[in-house]
Order: sequence, then structure tokens, then C-alpha cells
Amino acid sequence: MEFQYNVFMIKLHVIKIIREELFTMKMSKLFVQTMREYPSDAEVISHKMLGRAGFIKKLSPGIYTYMPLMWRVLKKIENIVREEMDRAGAQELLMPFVQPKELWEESGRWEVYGKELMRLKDRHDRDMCLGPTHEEIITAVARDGLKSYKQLPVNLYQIQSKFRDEIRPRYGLLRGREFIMKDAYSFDLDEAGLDKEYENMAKAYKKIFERCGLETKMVQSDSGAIGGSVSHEFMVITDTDAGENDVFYCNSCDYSANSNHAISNLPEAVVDGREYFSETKILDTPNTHSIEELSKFLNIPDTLILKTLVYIIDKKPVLALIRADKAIEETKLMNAAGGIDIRIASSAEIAELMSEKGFDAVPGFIGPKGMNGIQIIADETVRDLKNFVVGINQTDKHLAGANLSDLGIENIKYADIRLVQRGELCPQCGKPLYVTKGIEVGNIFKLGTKYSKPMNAVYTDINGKTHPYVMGCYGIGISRTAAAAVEAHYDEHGIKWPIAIAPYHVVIVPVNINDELQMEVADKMYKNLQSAGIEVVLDDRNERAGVKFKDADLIGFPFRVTVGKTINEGFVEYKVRETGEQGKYTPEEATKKLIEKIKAVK
RNA sequence: CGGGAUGUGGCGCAGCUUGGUAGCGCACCUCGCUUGGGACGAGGGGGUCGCACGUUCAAAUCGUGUCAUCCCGACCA
Repeated sequence: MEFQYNVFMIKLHVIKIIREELFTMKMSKLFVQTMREYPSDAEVISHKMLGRAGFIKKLSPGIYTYMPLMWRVLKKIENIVREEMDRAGAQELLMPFVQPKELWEESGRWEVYGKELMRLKDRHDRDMCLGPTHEEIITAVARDGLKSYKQLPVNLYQIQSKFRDEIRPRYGLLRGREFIMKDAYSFDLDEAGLDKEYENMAKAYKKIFERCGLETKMVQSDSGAIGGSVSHEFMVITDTDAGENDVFYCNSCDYSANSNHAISNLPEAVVDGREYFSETKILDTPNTHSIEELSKFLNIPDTLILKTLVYIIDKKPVLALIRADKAIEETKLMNAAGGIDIRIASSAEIAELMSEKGFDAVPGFIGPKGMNGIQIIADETVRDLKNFVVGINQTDKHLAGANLSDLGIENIKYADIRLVQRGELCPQCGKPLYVTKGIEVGNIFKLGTKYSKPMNAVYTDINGKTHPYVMGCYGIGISRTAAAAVEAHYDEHGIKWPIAIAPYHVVIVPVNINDELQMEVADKMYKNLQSAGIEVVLDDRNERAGVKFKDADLIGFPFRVTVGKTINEGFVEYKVRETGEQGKYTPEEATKKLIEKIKAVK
């Protein structure tokens, strides 16, 4: 017993020493290589900054090594996420990254997911894939373990690398192929339970991004390939061009939505052409290939024209009709058609479609007439059109004074497939909508029974009857959040990490390491800060001050302490990266100030 | 999928037209000097010039093919 006790004490002692060593970081030993120039392949701020400051190293397009500084940032974000998810009642687990085809066939997504799903074969020639998201796996895990209503609700999450084989990865960590994600899945008895958990997660997310030092907007969005009904995205609003999403929002009420989901009220417009056309007749409209040319030629507002677009949705042609002054939102159209893949038809495909239907019209004169057998989806704006102008599949001709009833269309499906545009009105309060760019750092979905039903994932209720779980899923892009933080916090000198996710809190820069007093003071501060739990780097390199300052700014330490000549009067210099605030303090004052500021954030 | 461009040391690039010992800046190593915003001098290490085949006495350079990377576009009639 005594012997063991002693061994234990020795171990503790050793561990303590190791831990102290772990917190020690001298710049001369830190594995980071800053560069004088931005990487040539970087376009957006975060990619440029993270590359130049030595945070990431590209291995292949969209695939990066997270260097030690980056990894510290990512771990900090992960830990904030963990703390808030745990606090919200979720439980962490870890699922496999490589997954068998079978589960994906159960959900039907093996066929549906497309090329983004990275497929591979194992040595036995079995089909496998790299996990782009984990609904299938978690649902299979849940159905084996969650049998009774007594066990629900449950929320399970993991933090893990994901792989999505993007067509065109770009923007560094913002759109990588391999990236780190937190994904959570909730299982409830019913819709009411899901609604409650959805709110719970929304609240947790808000807290998470706040703690990361990021301002986010929660916006309504399309639910995409993951499916389900209701979903929201958390957007970091940015003035850089890295934002890949357009976000519409209202300043008068709380409405905000991704452009793929946004709706709006339209201002008044001329939608009845009776003043222009007293009868229905075919007009010669030579060379009017665009809406602009056509409305000019006929001298009518473009709101009196019905625009017909040909899309290829899941390999089949679909006609989309919309009032000509408005544009199609492809995601909405794809959803309305029940498809999973959409693109505009090529002119060759249009020609093929025309000849198939016995027409000979070029783009600019296409219309729904005589296109029976082809799926036709009309935007809601089409309902109000009267006595309008429309293509009738004859080159250089349009039908004027037309009404849909004249066209002999058998099947037409109405849906909102319109892209909201600047200047349109808030659907909730009628005030003008604004638009901005956003980086999606998190999302929450109500999945309902989309996965539990086909995968037969059910629980038994109090009466012995079985029901599929009502599910939700909740993602946060960990690596993307880090990149978004850079997009939101930088200047011409480099990154300005928010304190909570900075790789280290403080850098201490002795100006001249050959000056004994400077080194002594720097070293003492370094040790004092460390023992107070502050993460600090001592820049002990034999470099000129300029080099150290440039690196400190580029890397983005939130605080810098410079120990230079003023130490002879007893002062060190203190500088805040984010605000530029600076001042002279005694080493003791500076140490105290730093500890106070940093502890306040923790 | 279509178009354009580029592959030369860790990073950024020149050399290619007109074939003949592979170069520059940064970074790295040594010495000296310097030490408050990316100093300076001297010396040094590191590259199968993406890969394959071909032409040639000789290929980074010319030809063919291939692979990779980057950018743009993918028709809003």
C-alpha cells in the first residue's frame, strides 16, 4: 500500500512537471513558418492570412494540414462547442468515418447523394464511402439502442472530420473537401418534442458563436440534400467576398432568410396587358432574344412578359415559367420538381427538346404551348398575369394578349420558385428587404421521420405501439468557423483572433535578447502569466524587433507585451491587437491587467 | 462538363521564343555586424525542371500523350 502510494506521488510529481512544460512555449521552438507573401492560390482573406501566417498547409485541393497554431484554435472552438452542447443536455460519441454502402441504401441516399459522396472499395470489393454527414449511422445506432419511449428524448453529437468531394473546393478552409464538423442528432417522441429541442439547440448555437467572438444571424434556409422541413442557418455576416450566401433581412422585424429560401412581397406592377393588346394574336418579334430586347421592341413593361426557362432536373427537362422581370431560384425550383440535381439546359439540349416536340425555335422564343408531357412549373407571379406576351416555340414570333387558358397546357404546377431581389418587401411587415453576404457556420434542421421511417427506426410507446423517432440534426463547421473568425477579425497586418479562440493569449517580445534586464523581466512575466493559467509565448528569437512585431501581428496574438529600452525606467509596453489600445505599465501591473482581461473571457 | 492558364528547391518567381554546365528573392545553415516595425556583408546546403514517350550528339527549353493545380464559365432566352 505504502509503496503504491509513493509511486503514485512520484507519478503525480512527474505529471505536474510535464504539464508545466506543456504550457511553456518559446517562439524559437514553436513550429510555425510565417511567410512574407500571401500564397498565390489564395483568393479570400482567411485563406491568405491562414496560409501566410503558417496556420494551414495544403496537401491537395480542399485538403489541409492544421499546423500547431491552427490546431490550438480548432481545439478551442471544439471545446466551446462541447461545453455548450453538454450544457444543453447532449451526449458526445464518435462514429466511424468510413461507412458501408448498405446503410446508405437503406436511406436511399446511395443513389441520391451524387458525386460529393466519396465512394471507395475495400479489399473485398465492397462499396464504402467517407462520411459526409452521419444521419444513416446515427439512425442505425439509435434503432438498436433506443427502444422505449422511456429513453427519449436523446441528443447525440460528435466532432469529427468529414469528407465531401466538392466539384470545386476553394476559399481555403471555408469550402474544403475534408473539414471538421460537429454534428448532432436528436430523437424525440413527437413533433412537439422536436420543436422544443430545436429551440434548445438554437439557443445553444447562439451562445457558442457568441463565446467564439462571432456575431451571427439566424436565418431561414432551404434544407437541401439532408432533407426535412424546417431549417435555419447561422450566418457570420461579412463585408469580405468570402460570403457564399446572400442573406435577405428586414430591419423593422426579425425576418431573415437565405436567398435559396427567402420570400417577399412584390411592389405593385403592371400585370394585365389589356391596355397594350386588345386581342390575342401572334406578333413578329424579330431578333428579340432577350427579355430586354423584347420589351423594348414591343414597348411594354417586362412585367407583361411570361419568361420560359428550360432546366434539366435529374436528367429530365423541366419548363419553368416566371414573370419576366424576376429570376428563378434554382434550389426552390429543384425542390418544387422533387429533384436533387438541377442545371439550366444547354442550347443543344433545348434544340433537342424542340425537335422532339416538332418545333424549330431558338432560345428567346420558347414557351409552354405544345409542351405537354414535359413537367411545367410556374412561379406564383404567373397566376396574376393577364393578356401577356409569351414565346410559342416559333423563332422571331411571340403571342401577345395571351392567357394561360389559351395555351392548352394540361399540367401546370404552381410554386414559389422566385429569387428574391433587392428592393422587394418583407413578407412579415412589408418594409423593404436588405441583402448581405454571409458565411454559413452552423445549421439546424427538423428532419422529422425522413430517416427513421425508411430505416425502420422506431420506439415503443406506453401502449406498446411503435412509432418512428422524430428527429432533428444540428451541424457546426468547426474549421469553417475558424476561417469565418478570420474573415470577421483582421486588418492589413494580419489576423486579430478573438481571445476565446486565439491559439495563445499573449506574446512577450523582448526587443533585444542580449539585453540581460530585458530578458530577465520578459522571462519573469512569462512564468508569472503561465502559472496564472495564461497561454503565453515568449519570443526569444535572436531577431530584430521589426520581425517579431510583424510576426506577432500576422499570427494575431490578442495581446502583446514588449520589453524594450523603457524597462530601464521600469516599464513594459502593453498592446491590444484588436483595438490597438496600448500603454506603459510596470511588469506587475501589466501582468495583473492581462490576467484580469483574459480571465474575464474564460 | 466546357474554356483559359500554369507546373522549375519549403514559399514567390525568372530561364523556354533561338536546345549546350539550372538561376534570382524570401526561408534554412555558419561567421561577422546589427537590435523598436520584415537590416547588412561574406560563405554554405538543398531542385530526377509534374510524369511518360519521342526528336536530337545534346531537352527545363522542341513534339506527342498524360497527370496535376489554379481561374473563369455552364447559356436566366
